[in-house]
Amino acid sequence: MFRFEIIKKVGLARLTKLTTPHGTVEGPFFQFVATQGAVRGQVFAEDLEKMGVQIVLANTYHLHLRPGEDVVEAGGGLHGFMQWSHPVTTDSGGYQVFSLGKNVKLDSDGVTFASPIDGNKYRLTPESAVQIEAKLGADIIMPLDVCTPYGADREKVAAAVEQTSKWAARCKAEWERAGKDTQALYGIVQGSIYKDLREKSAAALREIGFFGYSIGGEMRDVTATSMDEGVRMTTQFLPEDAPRYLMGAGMPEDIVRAVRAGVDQFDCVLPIRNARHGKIYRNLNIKELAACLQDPERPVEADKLYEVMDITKSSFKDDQQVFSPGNPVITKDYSVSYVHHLMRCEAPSGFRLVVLHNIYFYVQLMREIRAVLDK
RNA sequence: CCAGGGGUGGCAGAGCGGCUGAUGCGCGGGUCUGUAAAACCCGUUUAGGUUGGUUCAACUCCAACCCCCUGGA
Repeated sequence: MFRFEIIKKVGLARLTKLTTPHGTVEGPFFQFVATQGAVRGQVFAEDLEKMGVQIVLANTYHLHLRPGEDVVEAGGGLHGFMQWSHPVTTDSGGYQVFSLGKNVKLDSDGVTFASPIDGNKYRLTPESAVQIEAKLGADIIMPLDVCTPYGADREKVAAAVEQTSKWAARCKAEWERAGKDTQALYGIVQGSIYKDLREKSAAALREIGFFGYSIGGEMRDVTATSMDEGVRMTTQFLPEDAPRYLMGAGMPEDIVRAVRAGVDQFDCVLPIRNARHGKIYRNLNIKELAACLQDPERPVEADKLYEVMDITKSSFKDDQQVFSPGNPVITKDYSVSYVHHLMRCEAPSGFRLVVLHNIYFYVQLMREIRAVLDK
């Protein structure tokens, strides 16, 4: 039910096509984050569909806490629950082990969380994570892993790699037991900035065998040297014919750098969070984008590639003024007013429109990247 | 015109006879990368209707005036 094809290669970059039970995804692609089954900011599945979003990412840990995988399953799995007929990925909760920090206890068998919602204890093991993910019913599922914080010393990273490898094997075994050919399981490479540990981690995962491979770790680890280099540190040890997923990478310049280093798949909360926090992306420079993709040596400079505009809450006092088609602030390029028109929505409320704007910017960014690679 | 209530930063709104007069909003700046985030951090420069009086000391007490709100004629 799954197939991964490389349509074309441009240097290390790949134009790809991923077939899933819920349709195909053209890569390189970006997964918008819908942690609890919805993109924050009053964005509906219908909005995503209209804008050409191909795939979204939900979170096992969060859905397990609320509303619970049984509820989601009863609602027809994530696809039914979200009213979304296209592909979905679920992250395992591995990242929460890292980001929830002090509320988490890690042992060799799994992790125990104190829920930030009510303080109740929840336990996640490699097996239970996969079981929950089976019920959630996403197309692509991630194994439970151990993500290290930025600057972690070698010893800690080595331990995380070790743990991640063991858990990966257990996830794979559980996935086989479930016998679900409607879900593709990935492996997650850890190792931070230590090349030999990345190699070791990748080798262990290849040994187990996964449909796709992710580059995990805190983003600042990956960018510690440079994005291109940081990504290649891992991709060089990954199989050619499997999807490569850089987890959590999201600045447009990061995406461009990673694509030309051979990454096919991304996700990030940034476009959506930044929209809610008043940062809008616009004026994508397609010529610069093409130049960067065609010349891997060319430095990718954010301010040459696109523009970031700040929007304060006061801008929303008079939506008419900010979002009127005549306002030069938003009519250039992939404008809010364009999205407004696209969505045919009446009075925009709060940050919804800004979120839609940024989503659309990313949709266009990925489309342009594919278009350049296809040329 | 009569009776009662009130005038505090850009706005809303506490408290107090002396110490940096809260707090919220707004505004400005910053942070954000597999979402504990429509969040968080920093800043916002001579803010007490007016004029007098009491007092060592008044935004706080008193008087007059100006203005606003409510009720009445």
